[in-house]
Amino acid sequence: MPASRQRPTVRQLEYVVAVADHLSFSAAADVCGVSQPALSTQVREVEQRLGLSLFERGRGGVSVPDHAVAVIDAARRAIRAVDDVADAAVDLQGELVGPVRIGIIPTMAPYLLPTLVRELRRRHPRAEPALTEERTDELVRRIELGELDLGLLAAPVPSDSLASIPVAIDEFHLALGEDHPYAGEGSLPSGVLAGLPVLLLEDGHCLRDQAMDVCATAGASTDGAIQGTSLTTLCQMVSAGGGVTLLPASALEVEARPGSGLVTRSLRDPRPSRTVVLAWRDRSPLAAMYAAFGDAIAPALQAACPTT
Amino acid sequence: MPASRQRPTVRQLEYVVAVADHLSFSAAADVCGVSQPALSTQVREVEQRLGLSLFERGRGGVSVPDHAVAVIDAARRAIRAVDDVADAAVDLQGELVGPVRIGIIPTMAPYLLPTLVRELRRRHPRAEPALTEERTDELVRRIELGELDLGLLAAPVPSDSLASIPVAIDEFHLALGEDHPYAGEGSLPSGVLAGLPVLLLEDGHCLRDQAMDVCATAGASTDGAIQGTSLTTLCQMVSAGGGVTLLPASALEVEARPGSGLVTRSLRDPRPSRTVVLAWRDRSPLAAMYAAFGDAIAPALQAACPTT
DNA sequence: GGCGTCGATAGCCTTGCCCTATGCCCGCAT
DNA sequence: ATGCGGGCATAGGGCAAGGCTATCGACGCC
Repeated sequence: MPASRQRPTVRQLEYVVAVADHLSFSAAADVCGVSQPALSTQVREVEQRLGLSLFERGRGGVSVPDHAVAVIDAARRAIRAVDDVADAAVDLQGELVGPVRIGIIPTMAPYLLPTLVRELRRRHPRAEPALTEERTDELVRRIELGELDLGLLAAPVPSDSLASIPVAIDEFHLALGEDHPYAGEGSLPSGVLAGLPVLLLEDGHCLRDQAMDVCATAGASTDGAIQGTSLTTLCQMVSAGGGVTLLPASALEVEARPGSGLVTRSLRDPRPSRTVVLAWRDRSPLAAMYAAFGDAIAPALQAACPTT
Repeated sequence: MPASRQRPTVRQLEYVVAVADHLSFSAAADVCGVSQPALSTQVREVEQRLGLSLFERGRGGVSVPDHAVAVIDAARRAIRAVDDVADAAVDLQGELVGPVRIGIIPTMAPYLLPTLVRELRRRHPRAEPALTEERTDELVRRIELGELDLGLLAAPVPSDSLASIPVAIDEFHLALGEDHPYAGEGSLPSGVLAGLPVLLLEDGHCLRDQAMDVCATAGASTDGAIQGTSLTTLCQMVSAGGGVTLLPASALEVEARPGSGLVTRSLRDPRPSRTVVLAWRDRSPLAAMYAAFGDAIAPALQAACPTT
């Protein structure tokens, strides 16, 4: 009885990848939207068809044996290849259709997302945006894996399998409590940072690193700087008199509106900024369409990042 | 009601590719081993899910509109990617398991196939060889597409997406009717070809081109040479006194055995030959295993190509 | 030592897929 | 012109793959 090879189902491959990602059958089943027994059965089925065991079930949960990683990677590629078929189909509609999964870094999401979604709806009415907030590293990883279609983040993009185009320059302003000595009008030289207690985001945010760069350039030390978990939190700490912070221009309207207790002043010499980019998997069948979309929305996004 | 994107089935993709290949629903259904209505339904289903029509049904049969070729190519890639999962699994078994689809060019098949299959069975007892006889171009195309796993053919391999290793040197001998003036023992200088009516295979066989090269080098003309459809036919024509031909050493035992009415003499100055290579898709997960296999069987295949 | 968690197994059922039969439209030939 | 045949679409019934609930066995933890 020859064990003629059988092709695994795409769904089965998804199950396998989900288990590998979560190292748990129950969690994987949950993510896949099926019951745990259904997933267990299918995974077992795949293992049988492939003639080897993909997971070690045992004490301390599930683990992936070394020899299985190649198979699981192949499964990821296969799933993406199948999805690419649908993308190739969408491509020649001339517009984006169906789910468009967009990831945005947390320091842009609240401020640029409305513009982004408005532009998407306007230019691609049949697209169905699905939004996620992730930090740069996770965002890039998920785009590479094909779990996300587009990313809005700050240059540089730490990946060589992603394509991207700049869509806006987002200048950093200095945010001060309204009773701070520097509160006032007009711009300040960046050098003033050297003498100020700058509040930073917690580690992992790219804005934190950019702010630290700005401080270093200005000759300011960031040792022992207090950390916040979001720009909103930072702003509240600033308005409570806890120091100053750097705020991207895109956030000004939301975070430093009149009555917020915050005053912002632009900086000069140098004038610090971050570059907002739209990114996608460069091998995606929709790469050209994403590029055109990025190109088209750049003015709107730049308008959301007021320049002085 | 948002038309949330749905993933096509691998089987559905196969149907689509089959229709594109045969430009006929009935023929495609036949190849896929299902009824025509079943295939029609599934193809329609795919078109619906992708939101576009992949084929023009109409007068004069089925045609593929320009815009659909990208999608169909993506489908081919997807199918191959899924198959690669199974191959990746086989790879780490340490041996070939399940179907191994091998293509051999017609001028090697009858003579080298037995050795090849014997070696495959010996080294990979759980492999299930499936053999096809194709000329070089078609062979290469089908390996590239993933329709074949291995190819046995003559160097050079006209593709840069295929890997290959030489497994034997197969010398060309001169085959003569046993009453031919040159019939005898020992070797002849290649130059004698210049004065002989050399029978060639019909166009499309690589051996024909190689033989013509040999003749050209020897200063012989091949204009108006008579053509045969197989080496066996050529040999029968030769033994009937219709001329001479070039015969690879691997074919000697079968075609020029005593009683065949054929005499063969080796050639020198130069000593013409073809290089037998084993080839595979270089991106295949099993590439390393194929290379090892080729390496391992080279001695046995060389033994099947007796050298003088 | 009982309990909670996690994966495997059992039994039932839904549904996706395939088959046969048939209809429709075309080109072609009588 | 009309009947015939090839080719794809449609209809309806059947089977089996795959899903769900319920339950069990193993293990770790309080």
